[in-house]
Amino acid sequence: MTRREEIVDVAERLLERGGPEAVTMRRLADELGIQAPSLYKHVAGKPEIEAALQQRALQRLAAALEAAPDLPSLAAAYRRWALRHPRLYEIATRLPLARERLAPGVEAAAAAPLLRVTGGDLTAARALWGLAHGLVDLELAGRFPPGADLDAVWTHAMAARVAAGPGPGVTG
Amino acid sequence: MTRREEIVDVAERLLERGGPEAVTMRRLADELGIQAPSLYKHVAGKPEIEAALQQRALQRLAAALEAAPDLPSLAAAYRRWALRHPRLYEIATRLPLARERLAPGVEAAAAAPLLRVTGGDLTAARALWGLAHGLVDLELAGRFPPGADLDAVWTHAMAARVAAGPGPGVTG
DNA sequence: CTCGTTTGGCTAACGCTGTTAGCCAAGACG
DNA sequence: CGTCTTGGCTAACAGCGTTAGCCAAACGAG
Repeated sequence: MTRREEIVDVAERLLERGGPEAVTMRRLADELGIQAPSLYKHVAGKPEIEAALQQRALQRLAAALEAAPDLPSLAAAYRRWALRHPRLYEIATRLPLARERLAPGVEAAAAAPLLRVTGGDLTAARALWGLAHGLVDLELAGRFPPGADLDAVWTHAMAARVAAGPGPGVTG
Repeated sequence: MTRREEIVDVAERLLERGGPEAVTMRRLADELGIQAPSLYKHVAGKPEIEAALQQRALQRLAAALEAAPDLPSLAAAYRRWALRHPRLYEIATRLPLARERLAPGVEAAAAAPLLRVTGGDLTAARALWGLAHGLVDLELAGRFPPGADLDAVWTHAMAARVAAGPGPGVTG
């Protein structure tokens, strides 16, 4: 394991434990038993670490969605993963996507499960993504009133999507 | 106009011009011709300023949605406002809602237009909100590939919602 | 074996952040 | 007239990301 990977590992631990503001260069260095400036021998700066975390989060999310056979179970898997890894989910979706730092194929791999349940319809997949992301994002931000029945909301929302079926762009 | 209102006004200007990281206590003070510590004579701290901005953003958003007669025009108004005021939208939805600092009625006023177009169905209104917010949030974060036809996505998504109709919770 | 280069640490420092403590002048008021 | 409140001020602190510059150990070539 390279020192760089080690750094990203520690960053992920710090992120999951203490949220984004717990990931500081000095704390990172502390955990590794070195001084903060030494991190720059392995990493260009904090944005690079964040991009690495973002890529890792996308891969984890994609893996969690891979096995879902249909739309309802995909929706459930999406929500479950996000609620279990709220910080990773946040960094995966809130940060502007650093496409130039992303390993090729990562974005596509994350999109694949969504595309699969919409039968390859890009437009429908994006709408579905927006729906799932919006519900999760609002829930994580504590925006729904306490006591709101979010299970019912998800059921309702996904029923609507099933009723709509694939959009006009489907070919296969 | 109290000094406090003046501070929030300046904060809003700074936010819209330079994004969240442009809103610093020292810049705020500079714009007002005073020193940063003097701000604390009028305001408890930065979180209070952010909460005030959040409240203001919610009120603006609510006002922008008020006139929409039906679901499609509501969706269009929602997206239009968010794209025109991305920083305000961000602070309105990304920050955990500081309910204890919020003037009573603000949250309800923001929710009202959504509830109206779902015929009072809370579950449907929340699903609709999740959908609209998710699409806007992903678009603002630059998460859709460049060139994605987002108009089509919105049309598709809203058609699905119309097809679903009001959920089981509607009474009047 | 030895010399030069690269690797990966270090300390000191800069400019920025939010925030606190403490001082002081002007205005309000009994 | 004296006292209290209001709203400024300066100095300072801890923490942030980051840069510059130094240095010892490891490595590779002749």
